[in-house]
Order: sequence, then structure tokens, then C-alpha cells
Amino acid sequence: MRKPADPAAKGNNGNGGGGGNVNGGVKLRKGLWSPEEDDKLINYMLTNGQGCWSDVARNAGLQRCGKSCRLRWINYLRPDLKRGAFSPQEEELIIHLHTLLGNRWSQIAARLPGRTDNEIKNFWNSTVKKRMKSSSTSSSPNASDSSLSTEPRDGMVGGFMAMQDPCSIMAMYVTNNNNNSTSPTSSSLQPMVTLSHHDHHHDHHHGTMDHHHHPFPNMVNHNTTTTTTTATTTNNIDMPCCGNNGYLDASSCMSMAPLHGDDHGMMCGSYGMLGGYNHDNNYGLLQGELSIPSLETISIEENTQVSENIVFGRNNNTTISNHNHFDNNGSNNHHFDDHNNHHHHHHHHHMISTTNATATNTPLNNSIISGVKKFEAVVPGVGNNNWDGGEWDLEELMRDVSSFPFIDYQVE
DNA sequence: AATGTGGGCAACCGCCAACCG
DNA sequence: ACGGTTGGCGGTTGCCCACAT
Repeated sequence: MRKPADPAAKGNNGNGGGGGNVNGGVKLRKGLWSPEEDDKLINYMLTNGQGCWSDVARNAGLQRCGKSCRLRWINYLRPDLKRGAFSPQEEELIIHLHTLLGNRWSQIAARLPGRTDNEIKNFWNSTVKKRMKSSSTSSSPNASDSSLSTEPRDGMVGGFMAMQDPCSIMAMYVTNNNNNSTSPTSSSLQPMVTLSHHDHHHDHHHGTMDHHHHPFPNMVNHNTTTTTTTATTTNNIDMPCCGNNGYLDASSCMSMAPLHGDDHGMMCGSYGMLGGYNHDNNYGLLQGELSIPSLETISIEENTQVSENIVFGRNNNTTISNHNHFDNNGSNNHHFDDHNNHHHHHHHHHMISTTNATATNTPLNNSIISGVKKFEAVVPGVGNNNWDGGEWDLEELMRDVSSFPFIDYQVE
């Protein structure tokens, strides 16, 4: 939902069950964030770090609920966000991880540094589904994007296929080795995701605000410092497995296109991507190394602790121009262009530098995000609960995931 | 040129678990 | 123990842009 910010948005505060809706009796704003609001939030976060989001909203002088601030920060303003289109490698990884994890977008996102769950979810709900749809309706199985082929491949006993009925498209998980008692399902078809129709009403009430401003494509550092995020995630997940082959062998069909360091290579510094999840809570990414939470440690009752240390380097005025990166992808850049054209010219010289990041970082924020999540969707799928509690073939999973060449996978 | 339409994606909603007093 | 609050997540909505007609 995207509406122009509306301070008088009807009684509903939009907090969705949390966050508190009253801010000193002032009606809270909803809808799109203005550049001024972004500035306030960024300034506050950079100065004070993350704390209670209600306090953030209050103290930053934002007429927003805490949840809204959190969302804006997490999904848009965070310094370590990567921007622009997903690289082919990222796409492959998303698809692959989705076969493993289903719609657990946050877990998928945790394995794609700089990407948010929302972003991945949107990507999946639009691009991937669209491709599946076209793939399923196309008479040519090997249409266009081979890297995202959803066709079961010869020699595979498991795979990913798309089916379509008049009301929905279902990406089906296909496996034929279900004699394995540890298989999540005894059925040969496992719904992965149901594609609901996008019901567009198309009100076309065009607002006046340019909501596509992009305040900090890479990061802004009002203190002339560099922001780095490291995080430790400990997942203990006994991953149900589909046997040896019960998942899309994405790695086997991925295009092994070389990374373009200046374009969108995940490992490359020019993204300004310093963030990531690191088992060892070190700064591996600063050294050009990427580590991600291990799938093998995911458990049914998942205990997750993400420690996010936002640290600030010094003497770093190097500008990383994000604005050219995405051109090479041929992706839609209008967001960033909008930003460039309309917003925050004074911030550009404070953009983050990856390559110059040093270890002289001072922790500004050391917040713990922790939670215990139920592993309710035991199969990559939608809330299915018919898994019998067996285990996934973790070795195989790890082997497969780690086969993505752009990930330096650390196995604990 | 004006209008219609498809689609991307930012931000909301509702649910739920953890936290806290 | 308990009720209120907070934060995280997945699903959904609908504004706005780009393109088609």
C-alpha cells in the first residue's frame, strides 16, 4: 500500500498490532515518506543508533509510529542496503533458497547481504512469478531466461515447475524420490507458492509527491564516517530435506557469468556493501569475504540471534557512485535517478566507501535482534504442516548452496 | 495527445512471539 | 502469572510510472 502521507489517515493508525499509535496525541502520518522525514530518521539513527522504535519515532520528531520508522529504516534507509536490480547470481540464489526455505523471506534475505526481505518478496511476487507464468504458458520450455528456467531438468529427480490454473499459478515442488521417509511430503507435488491474482483497481489518483526520492542510495554519513554493519546470526535449523535431489538444483543450471566487479558483484566493494551476516561476528566483509548463515544449522524451533553492530569508520569521504551501477544491469533506475535529481545533493560526498573501510570503527549501535521463530512451514511451501519431522539432507543442501560461486560459504 | 492498462514496489495490515513492568 | 507493548514477519494493497492503444 502506498499512499501519500496522510496525517489524518482515518482512525486506524496502521500499526498493525504493534508500535503504538499515539504520539503525544498527534495523529500519526501514514503513507509515503517525505525526504524531510527521511532526513530526520537518518539523522536520528546515525546519531543515536537503533533503540526502541517508538522512541525513535518520538525523539526524531517524526509523526510516525515506531513500526513505520523501523520499516523505513530496514527497507530503505539502512546504510548497508544494496540497491538496484538483482544480479543473475542473486536471482539464482533467491530461487534456490526459496526452494529450500519457501516464503521465509527474512531467512532468504539473511543470505543475500544488502537485500531486504521485502525486496526479495517483491522480486519473487513479480519477476519470478511472471517468469514462471510465461514459462508455463510458453510452448517453448527453454524460453528466454534459461537461468531461471523452472523446467525440471533431465536427470533431476526433483525440480521446479510451474503450473497454471484459471485462478492461480502454483509453483510446484516436484520430487519423485519420496520413498525417503525424511521427505517433507509424501506427495509428488508440493505447492511452493500460490500466486494470487493481482487485483488492480487502478484508482489512478495521482498524488503530487515524488515518492521515488531515494535519499541515500548508498549511505549518508553526516559525521563523515563510514558505516558498516556486521551481524551474527545463529540459526539452529534442522532442515527438512527432500532427499538428495528434492530441490531445484539451481547451481547446476545457473549461468556462470563472471561477476562484474563494478556492476553488481556481491563481493565487490564498489557497492558500498559492508553489511552482512557473519558467523564469527568479525568484519569479514571488509576484507572482501562474505559469509552467510548456515542453512545447515536451521532448526525446527529456530533460535535466531542477530547482532547488528553498526560501526563507523573515519576519514572516509570517498564517494561510491551507485548511480551508474545499475545501468549496466539494464534495470529500471528511475528510483535512483529521482533521487539524484531531486534530493539531497549535499549528501553525495558522504557516501559510503567499501574499499576504504577500516577497522577503526567505533560501535555506534549494538542492538540485538533476537527472536524465536517457529518453523511452521516445514517444507518450502505455504504453511504446510505435513512434514513428519524428519531431517533434511543438510550435507547436500550445504553442498548445493555453497556451490554458488559468489558466496564464500562458511560452514561452522 | 489523451486515455487505458500492466506492473513494480513502498508501505501498510494482521498475526504472533518476545519482552517488560 | 498477566496484560500491555514492541518488534518481526509474511501477505496484501494501491500509488505511480511506463508503455500500449
